[in-house]
Amino acid sequence: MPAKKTRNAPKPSLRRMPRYLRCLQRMAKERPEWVSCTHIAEQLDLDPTLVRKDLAMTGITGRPKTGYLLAELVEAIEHFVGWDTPEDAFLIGAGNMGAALLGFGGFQRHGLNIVTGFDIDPGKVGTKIHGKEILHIDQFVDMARRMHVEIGIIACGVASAQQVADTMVEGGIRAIWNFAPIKLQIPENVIIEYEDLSATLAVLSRKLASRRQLDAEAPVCGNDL
Amino acid sequence: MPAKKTRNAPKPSLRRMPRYLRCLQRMAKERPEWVSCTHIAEQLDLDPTLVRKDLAMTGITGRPKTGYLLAELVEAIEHFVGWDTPEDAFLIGAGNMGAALLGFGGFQRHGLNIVTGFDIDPGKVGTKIHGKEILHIDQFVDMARRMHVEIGIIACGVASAQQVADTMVEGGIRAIWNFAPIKLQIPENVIIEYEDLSATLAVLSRKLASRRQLDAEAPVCGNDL
DNA sequence: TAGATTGTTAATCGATTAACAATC
DNA sequence: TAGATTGTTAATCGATTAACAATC
Repeated sequence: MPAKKTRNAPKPSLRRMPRYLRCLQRMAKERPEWVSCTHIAEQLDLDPTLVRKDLAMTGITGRPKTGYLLAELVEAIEHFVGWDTPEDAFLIGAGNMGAALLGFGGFQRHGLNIVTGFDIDPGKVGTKIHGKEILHIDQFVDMARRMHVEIGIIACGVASAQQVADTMVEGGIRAIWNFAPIKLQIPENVIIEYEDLSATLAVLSRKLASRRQLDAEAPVCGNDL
Repeated sequence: MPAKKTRNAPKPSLRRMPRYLRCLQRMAKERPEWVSCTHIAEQLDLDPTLVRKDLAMTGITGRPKTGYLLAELVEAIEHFVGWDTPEDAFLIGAGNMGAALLGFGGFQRHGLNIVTGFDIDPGKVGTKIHGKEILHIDQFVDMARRMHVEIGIIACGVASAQQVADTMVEGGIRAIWNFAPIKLQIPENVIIEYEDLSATLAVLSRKLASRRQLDAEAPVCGNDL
């Protein structure tokens, strides 16, 4: 079979995939056989054409008038984002965020299985957090190599993040999910994605600030509930 | 003084502001008086013109050849995103993520002070998490109104998120930071920003999947370190 | 058949990058 | 002065939206 040319999908499209998936899984409870992207778009408040294009990237084809076969669509999206084959991951940094990630069961449904946490704090090493063992960072490289773990999650502080990243690269990690708010230097064959909570907070607080400014300028004229 | 027309900055620009701030604060340790956006751009791997435009939004003006006064720049950005005046926030849902957010001290530096957590679980209500009291949700509306808290953080599960959002709106919350991966119905005068971890995960795992596909097609020819 | 929906091509929109004059 | 840098205008790029033919 000829290899599909489904490479480098736009990032915004990729980021919407989980939303489609959740929407479809909720719909699935009512057991409809077919779904239209018009319907999906309504639920998620998106443009139908946008949804259609996104779905097309997964390689699925629909049927005019009826839409897409729901089960098939779910499968197509899951395969597209690589969530159909469960994947092991190691996490470094068992602080607040690290513990939350270790305990969050939902990643299982996203093909991600955080197997073990690593830390340097003697108070944490050897304990279990949410049922997951916490090992010393010194064991990381060896274990990652032996178990062929390819996904690493950085949940430590800014100060040690670069060093942790280096350790991950040394251990053969190929994709890093970085929660430390700092730009990391890594070889170009390693994939990295940043999760920056403060970015969202900046958007939120700026919006609130300018909303207030507007309110102050234009005096209130009616319906505060 | 005439009101600045600094309204509705593009979201990508807003999301970069915290990065500028962190970069500048790190630079500040070496105590340079002036910084150029060329230098900032280098550090963050961005286009200098992009940085210049972003900074211009904050209302600051630089000086050719020298750049910007570092202290002034930090202040301008902090003011722009509304992080110069500390703001109280309430959090609902003291599970894994909620606890992590309650414990994360870093928000203080971002003008956010999560005062109290709320939950419905009798096992949590009345306890403290990271020094923050956990109250019953029934107290939310009353307390939010009395304390004039305007920022709410949703850290509960998908199942109760809409109800929690309704409670927040009733309590007079004006800006919601939502960690539950579901589209919420709220009045248009309430600001909402979504934090969707699975979106980033989708990007990461898709990239990894297609990287692997490439590797499989093109046989390895050299330097695996 | 009529109508809803897909798939695709064209137009629009917004953000990033390039070009360049002004300036310290 | 020469050179680095700002501020601004124009060009490019990428993503979203609109238009429309094909189809079940």
